[in-house]
Formats: sequence, C-alpha cells, structure tokens
Amino acid sequence: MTMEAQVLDRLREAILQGYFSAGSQLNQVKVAAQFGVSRGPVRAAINNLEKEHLVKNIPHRGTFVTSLDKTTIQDLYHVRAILEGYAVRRAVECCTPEDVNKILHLIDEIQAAARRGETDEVVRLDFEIHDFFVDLSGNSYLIQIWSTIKIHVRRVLFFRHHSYPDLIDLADSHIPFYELIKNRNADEAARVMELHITDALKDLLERWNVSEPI
Amino acid sequence: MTMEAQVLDRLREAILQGYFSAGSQLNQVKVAAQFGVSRGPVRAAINNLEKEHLVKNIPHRGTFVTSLDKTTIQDLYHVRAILEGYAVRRAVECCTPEDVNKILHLIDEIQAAARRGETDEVVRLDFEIHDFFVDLSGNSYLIQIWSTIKIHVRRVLFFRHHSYPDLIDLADSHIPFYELIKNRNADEAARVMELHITDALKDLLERWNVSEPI
DNA sequence: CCACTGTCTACTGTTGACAGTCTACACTCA
DNA sequence: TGAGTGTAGACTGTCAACAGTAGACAGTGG
Repeated sequence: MTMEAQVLDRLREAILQGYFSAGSQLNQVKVAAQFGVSRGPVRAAINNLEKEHLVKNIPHRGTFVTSLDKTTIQDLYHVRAILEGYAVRRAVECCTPEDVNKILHLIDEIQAAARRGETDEVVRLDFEIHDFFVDLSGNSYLIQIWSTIKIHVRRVLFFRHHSYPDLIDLADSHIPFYELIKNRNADEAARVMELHITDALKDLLERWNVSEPI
Repeated sequence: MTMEAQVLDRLREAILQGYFSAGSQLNQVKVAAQFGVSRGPVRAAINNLEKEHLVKNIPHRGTFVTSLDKTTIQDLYHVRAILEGYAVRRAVECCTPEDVNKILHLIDEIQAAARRGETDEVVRLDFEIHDFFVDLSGNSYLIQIWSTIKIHVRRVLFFRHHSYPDLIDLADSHIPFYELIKNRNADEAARVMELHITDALKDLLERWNVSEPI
C-alpha cells in the first residue's frame, strides 16, 4: 500500500471520527510532519478528500474540512433512498439461494449484536447488510456511487451512534427484507427500503437537537 | 487555474474524444513533456482521472485507459434513469415560472438546432436540459453524482453522436417535460424521464454493432 | 478619515532528482 | 528441457528545495 493511500485512509478516518472539526484547516506541512512523510503523498491524499467532498481546497490559501447541515443530510438520505431502493429491487432479481441465506445470517448477527448492546457492531453490520444489497444488484455504477455515499453516511452516523435509542428496533428493521427477497417481491422490497431509509432520516433529524452545522 | 486542473481537463477531454483508445497507457513522463509541465501536476491529474474511473492505475506499472462494454453502458443508463427520474420529480416541486420558461426556451433551441442539422449543438443542448433538471432538484448529492455520471455519458455518446438517426426526434422527445412540469405532474414526469432514458439506451444498444469494448 | 501601496507571513503550487518496484528476458543449473 | 535466478529497463513513488500567491497589516498621501 502506497503512502498516498495510507495517508488518505488515515486522514479520512480522522475526519469521519471528528478529530478535525468542521472548518478546521489541513496544513500540508503539518500533516506531512505528523505522518512522517513528505508533502507529495499528503497533497495527493488531500486532493482525493476534496473529490470526496470531505474537504474544500482554496488555491494558495489552504484546505478546510467541510461541514454538514440538515439540508445536506436530507439530500444525502433522499439519494440513498432511491439508490438503495433500486439496489434491493435488482438484488431480488439477481440473488441466489446462498445469497438469501447470507442475508438471513447477517440479520441473525445484527440481532445478536443488538441484544448484546454492542452499538459499534450493530452499525458495522447495518452497513454490511446495505453493502450486500448494493453488491447483489451487480450494477457497477451503483456500487461506485454507493462507495462514496457511504462515506458521508458514516460521517453522519458518527454523530448519533453513541445515542441510539433502541438497537433492537434498528436490527429488527432489516427482517422484512429477508422474506421479501426470498419471495422475489421486488416492488415491495424497493418500497420498504425507501421507507427504511426515510424513517432513518426522520429519526436522525429528531435527535438533531443542534441546528448548527457540524 | 492551476496546472493540475488544466492537465486534468485536457487529459479528460482527450480520453472522452477518443484520442487515447481503451487500454492505452498514460505515461507520466511523456504526458508531462507533452504538456510542458513536471510530473507533479500530471500525477495529480491522473489520480483524479482514476477517481472518475476513466483510467486505472497499477502501482509501479502504469496507468491505463479503461474500456466500456455493453454491460457497463446498461448499468450507467439504469442508474441515469432512476437518478434523473428523481431529479425531474423534485424539479416539478421546486421550479419557478421563470424556470418553466427556461425549459421552453431550451426546447425551442434544441429543436432549432435539430432542424439545422447541427448534431454537436443538439447534443450540447440535450446535456444542458438534463443538467437543468438536476440543478432544479436542488439536491447537492444528486448534483455531485450527476457531474461524474455525465462524464461517462459523454464518453458513451461520443461513439454514436456522428450517427444520430433523427435529430428532430431526439429534440422533440424533450417536449413532454415542458407540459408535465408546468402542470406539476411529478409522478408522470418521473415516469416519462425513466422512459426517455431507457429508450435512449435501447437506441444506443441497437447501433452498438461491435460487441467489443471500446 | 479613507483609499492606496508596500511588505511580511503563511501557506500552496511546481519542479527535478533519486529511490524503489514491477516485468521481461536471457542465463544458469539440475 | 525447464524451473529457478539474475539483471536490465521502464516505469512510478517519494522527497526536499524553490517559486509563486493570497491575505493581513502598517505606513503613506490625499
């Protein structure tokens, strides 16, 4: 793994986990010194972060961490809803019996993690389930778009995932997909997925007590 | 505009216009010499092109122009259909009377260009209309995703846009949106947009006489 | 009082050189 | 013969130094 890639991953993770607050500057020299590399790889990494819209670069001024506000999060979840609705619709058409079993297995796992109260693990499995649906769709562009969308979803989730109200509910909300996919009910699966995500948005906005960007 | 950005634009344009055939290599040293800059900006540009999936970089080997095949194009247009369907649905809800007039104006323009037989101008206006719908939706993520999708659509179109069967038909196919948006018929507008794009795909695949990737 | 100018600082943008890694291909040794 | 081993060449990956730019701020002149 090249330095560029390592720096990119570590910087991205730092931003997603809130080590850099919104608006703070990423100084190429300082980051390079901190990571023990030259400015070259840092520049490349920052360049990529800008393509991911996690930072904004102003020529000859510096690069600054972007912020998230309510509108942005709504936009994100609306796009999620239609993309993942489509994903699950195609997944229904493409999936094999083994795939259906894997879904069942993932649901078992997330329910077990929820009962154990392991928030991080529930969130991880939640992503894994949604990842799996996107993969099953087999649409290369969807997969590509989801990989960038996912970064922003993770960023949003970081701010609430210490305060999940009911892990069990969250885990259980994935159960319907098993039956719907098994019975090849594409339309209903897509509809339920859109609901699943708009509900998540509603829930998210309710606990969004600060109206300030983050 | 920085060198990085200039090199990026010129390289991207070169790829989209087919100056580099699929699989051909982008040698950093040669490109740098050709553009009269050092390898730094070229590296950055190539890095971005890789994020756009126009090239693939193999560490210590080189970077190579990606190819397009039938499946990829189908994936692209399926994603287009749902994204632009959503875009026009939201556009219906958001647009002002001036926006509706602008749509009418764009349709007039594209029809005039079609009657004059100006293929390039028709294609440009086609993009402008679709751009406008996406902008009207006001969804920042949709706008962002469309900007990358659009690159690939342009790439696909390059290969057929010398052989459009009927410019008038193409231009006229945008007329329904004017009435639908004016009458705030969101559901129907979305449905027609999805048809509009899947029809374009069908048309595209029909003249896809070579089954080889490009 | 205010617009303008020069300088200073903190950065990024760009460069050319060097180091490292992969592939191909000739060569060795069983 | 043919599997394994060097070695050369063509690249990219990384680095440190230099060049250039935007903004801040004090000083100048009207």
